[in-house]
Amino acid sequence: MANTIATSPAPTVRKSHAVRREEIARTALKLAGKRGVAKVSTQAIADHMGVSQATIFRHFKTRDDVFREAIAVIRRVVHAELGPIFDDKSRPAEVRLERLVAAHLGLIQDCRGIAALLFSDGLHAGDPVLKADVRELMKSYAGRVAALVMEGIKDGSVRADADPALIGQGFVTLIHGVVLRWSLFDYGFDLQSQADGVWALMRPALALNT
Amino acid sequence: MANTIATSPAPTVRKSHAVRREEIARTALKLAGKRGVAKVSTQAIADHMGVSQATIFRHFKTRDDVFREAIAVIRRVVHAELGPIFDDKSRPAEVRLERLVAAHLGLIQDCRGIAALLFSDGLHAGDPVLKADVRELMKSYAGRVAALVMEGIKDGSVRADADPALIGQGFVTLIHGVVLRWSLFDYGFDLQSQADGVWALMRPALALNT
DNA sequence: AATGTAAGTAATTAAACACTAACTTAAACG
DNA sequence: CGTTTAAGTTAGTGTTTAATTACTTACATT
Repeated sequence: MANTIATSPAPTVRKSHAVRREEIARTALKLAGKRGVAKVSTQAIADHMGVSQATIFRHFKTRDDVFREAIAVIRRVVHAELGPIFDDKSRPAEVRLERLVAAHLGLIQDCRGIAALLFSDGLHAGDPVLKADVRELMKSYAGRVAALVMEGIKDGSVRADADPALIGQGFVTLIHGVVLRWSLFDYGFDLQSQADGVWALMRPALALNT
Repeated sequence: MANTIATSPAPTVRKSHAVRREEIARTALKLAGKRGVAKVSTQAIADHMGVSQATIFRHFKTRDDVFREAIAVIRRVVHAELGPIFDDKSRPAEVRLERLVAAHLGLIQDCRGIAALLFSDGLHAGDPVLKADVRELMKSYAGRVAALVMEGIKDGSVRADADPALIGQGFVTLIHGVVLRWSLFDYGFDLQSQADGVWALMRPALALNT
């Protein structure tokens, strides 16, 4: 949370390029979660940070650039939060998969900007670089899930005839579908609690019995 | 500039209100599939129809109204195309469900505007009426799938402990997730052919054995 | 303490856009 | 054939917005 409480009258505290960039990207993401990407003007970002609109362009070449940085921020957060679950060798793969569903949904629930970005014209019909970045993120994520399924086959917690690539993709697909419904229903239900339903659909495709 | 390539001396054929409304909505949907909802200006719609921009406002009160009509068009198309599959009593419910996946994906593949609308700021953060309309459509659709699952339990093609409501919702969720990937990958793969993958994930949740 | 670098600002611009008013004319109907 | 209705047009208005320019000033380095 970047300085919601205004910092004194207006002491004109100067911050470094790197710090401001991240601050701007995070503010843009936060606002996107409230009003949608399209309504996040450079003026609105500036207002919420207590700086002038021109300052945004001191740190980013274009408005699109701001959202590219936002994707980079998301990538870092996803890696930091979900990475440990992927790599927790102390649990069987199937258990890690189940935990991953809940953790992933929880993460998106705490950052509505992710959902807003995912369902925006700016992503789907705007800057192609942004789109390629998101594709890359999705592919690498699905790949990690597939690797986890493969581990599960080896450790015996997942049936041997499961298709890792298909399940990796299905995992991401299902979660994005749930997030779409969550956004369409105005964030009106607890997203993380949908993990049970998602798992009820995933498990039969993995389970040895029952 | 309307009419860059002047079409004759401009015959000025007049059409009825109802016809024009549908024509405008369909043009908006088509353009949305190419450039995204946000970039579909009333001017762009007019240009593609060979009429003046003001004509749009003769038939619709606001721009948002155009997209509301577009949703109505989609609803009608979905009902006409998918309805017969729902109601085909000659086949067991499980078979109808499988066919539904392919038909649903095929329909969206033929109208990219549906995908564009589904992943637009205009829907998620814009006109609340539009959002409510889409919610209603989704809910009614998931309900019909749930009813079909119930039929399946009765006719013995679906396991008795399946949760109809959950599967109805999961069905829609999974399809929307696949469509999101399709849009993110620039419509770069055959959408309908993804039906197999979706069904591979759905079937274990329904199947009696295997 | 002087100085160069870069963070910050105010003011402006040019384009795009939804929407309106006032006028014109095609065509349906008696 | 004449009248009415409504589809269509031209020419705007006001607003919003990304981006630029020319200027100012905080602050790290020496």
